[in-house]
Amino acid sequence: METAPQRRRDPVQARSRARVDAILDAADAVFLELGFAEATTNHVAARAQTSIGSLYRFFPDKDALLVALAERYGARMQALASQLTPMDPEGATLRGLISDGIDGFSAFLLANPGFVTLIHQARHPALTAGRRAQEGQMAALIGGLSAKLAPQLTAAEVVVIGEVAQAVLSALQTLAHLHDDAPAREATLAEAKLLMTLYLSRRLGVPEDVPLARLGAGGDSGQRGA
Amino acid sequence: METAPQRRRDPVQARSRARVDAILDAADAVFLELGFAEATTNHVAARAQTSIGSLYRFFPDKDALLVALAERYGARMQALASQLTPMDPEGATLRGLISDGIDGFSAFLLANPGFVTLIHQARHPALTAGRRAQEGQMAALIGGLSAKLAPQLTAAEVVVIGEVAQAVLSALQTLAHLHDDAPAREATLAEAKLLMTLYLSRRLGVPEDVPLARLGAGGDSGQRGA
DNA sequence: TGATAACGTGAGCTTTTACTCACGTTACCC
DNA sequence: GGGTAACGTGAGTAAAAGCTCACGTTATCA
Repeated sequence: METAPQRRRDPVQARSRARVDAILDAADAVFLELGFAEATTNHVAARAQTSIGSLYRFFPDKDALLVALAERYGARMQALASQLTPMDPEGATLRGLISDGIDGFSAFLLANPGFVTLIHQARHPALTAGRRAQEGQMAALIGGLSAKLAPQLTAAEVVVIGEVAQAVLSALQTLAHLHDDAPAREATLAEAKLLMTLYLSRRLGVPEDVPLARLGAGGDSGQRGA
Repeated sequence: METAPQRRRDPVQARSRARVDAILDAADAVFLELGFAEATTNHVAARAQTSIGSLYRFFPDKDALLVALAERYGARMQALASQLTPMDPEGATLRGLISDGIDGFSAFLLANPGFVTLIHQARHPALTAGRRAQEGQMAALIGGLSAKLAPQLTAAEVVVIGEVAQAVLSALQTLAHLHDDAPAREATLAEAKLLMTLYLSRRLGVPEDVPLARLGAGGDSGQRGA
C-alpha cells in the first residue's frame, strides 16, 4: 500500500546519507521555485552540489524525488498532529481547540514553505494517493474528535463533517499564506477560526466557549477515562 | 492586460472556425484526462480529428491552447455570475441567496467537468494571472454584496470576507464534485450552505431567514434605490 | 596495506515532444 | 473557370531532459 521511498540503493555511509538529504532539500527548493514539471533533475543535482549520477544512484527516477519529499513532509505532519491533539481536551473550549489547531498548522506552513506548493502543484499520479491519504488522515482526526464530542451523530455525518472541515481549513490556510505580511495572514486566520467555530459548534451541538469537561457531566456518555 | 487568444491566424471560413472549436474541445478532454504536462499537442490534434499542422496554424504553441480554454471558461463563468446575481435580492433571504448561488455553481461544474481540473491543474504561469483575476472577480462580487448588506463594515473587512467566502466555496465545490454519486455530492453542498450561511450571517450581522427587504426598514442607511 | 564494496562523476546516449515546412486541397471572387 | 488566398497535412527536425555507464575516489575491514 505504501509507496516506498524507491531508492535505487539505500545509503549506508554517513556521507551518502547526508547527500540524500541534500538532494531532497534541493528538490524541495527547486520544485518550489520552478514547479515539478519545469524543474529538471540536473537542476536538482546542481542545487544539491552533487552530480546527476549520484542523484540517480539513490533515486530511480524523477518521480521518486517527489514521493520521497512527500513522505518526508508526511512524517513531519504526523508529528505535528500528535503534538497538537493531546493538549488536554477536557479543560479546553471548542473555540480554544480550533484556535490552537489553526495556529499550530499555520506555524508549520511558515516553517515549511515547500509543503503547500508541493501538495498543490503536483497533481502527479505518484502523489495523489499520498495526498489523499494525508487529507483522509486529517479528516479522520477531525471526524474522530467530532464523534467524541457529539455521540448523537451518525457515522456518515461524522465523515462528511471531517471532510468539510479538512477542505475548509486547507483552503483558508493556503489563502492566508498567500499573504506575505503577517497582519493580513492573521486576519485571514481569524476568519478561519470564526468560521470553523461557528460551523462545528452548530454541527456538533457544542457551545463555543464552555470547557468541554463540563459537557459530559449532564449527559449520558460520560466515559472520559478510557 | 488581457492575454489575447494568441491565434497564429484567425479563422475566417466556417470550416476552420469549426476546427478551432473542435481543437479546444479536444484540448479540454485531453487535459482533463492526462493533465496539461502529460498531454501532447499530437494527442490533442488526434482527438480533434485533425492534423498537428492545423493545430499550429491557429495556435502558436501549446500554452495558447491553455489560455484559449481558460478564456472560453471565463466567458461562461461571467455569464453564469450575471445570471445568478440579478434574482431580486430584496425578496430573498440570506440563506436563499447562498443556496441558489451554490446550486447554480454546482450545476455549472457538472456541465463543465474540465473546468475544475483546468483551474487547479494548471499552475502554469500563463494561467495564473487569469485565475487570480477570476477569483478576484468572484471575491469582489461577494464582497460587494456584503458591503451592500452590511454598510458598517470597513473596506478591508469586506475584502477579507470576500476572499474567505470565495476560497471556502471553491474548496467545498471541489470536494463535493469529487463524489460521483449525487447523494454524497448533495450532502457536501448542504454543509457548504450551512457553513456559509452561518459565517455570513454572523459576519454581516444579517439574520439567516429574514427577507433582506425588511432589513433596511428599521435601519439608518436605507438608500436602496441608487 | 591491500582488497573489496560503497560512493561519486559527468559526458553523452536515447527518447520524447513541441514545432516546421513544403506541398496538396478547398473555398471565395471575378 | 481560373486565379488567389485560406485551409489542411504529416513526415521530419531540433532541442530538451531523463537517464546510463564506464571509470575514478573514498571508506571499511582483514
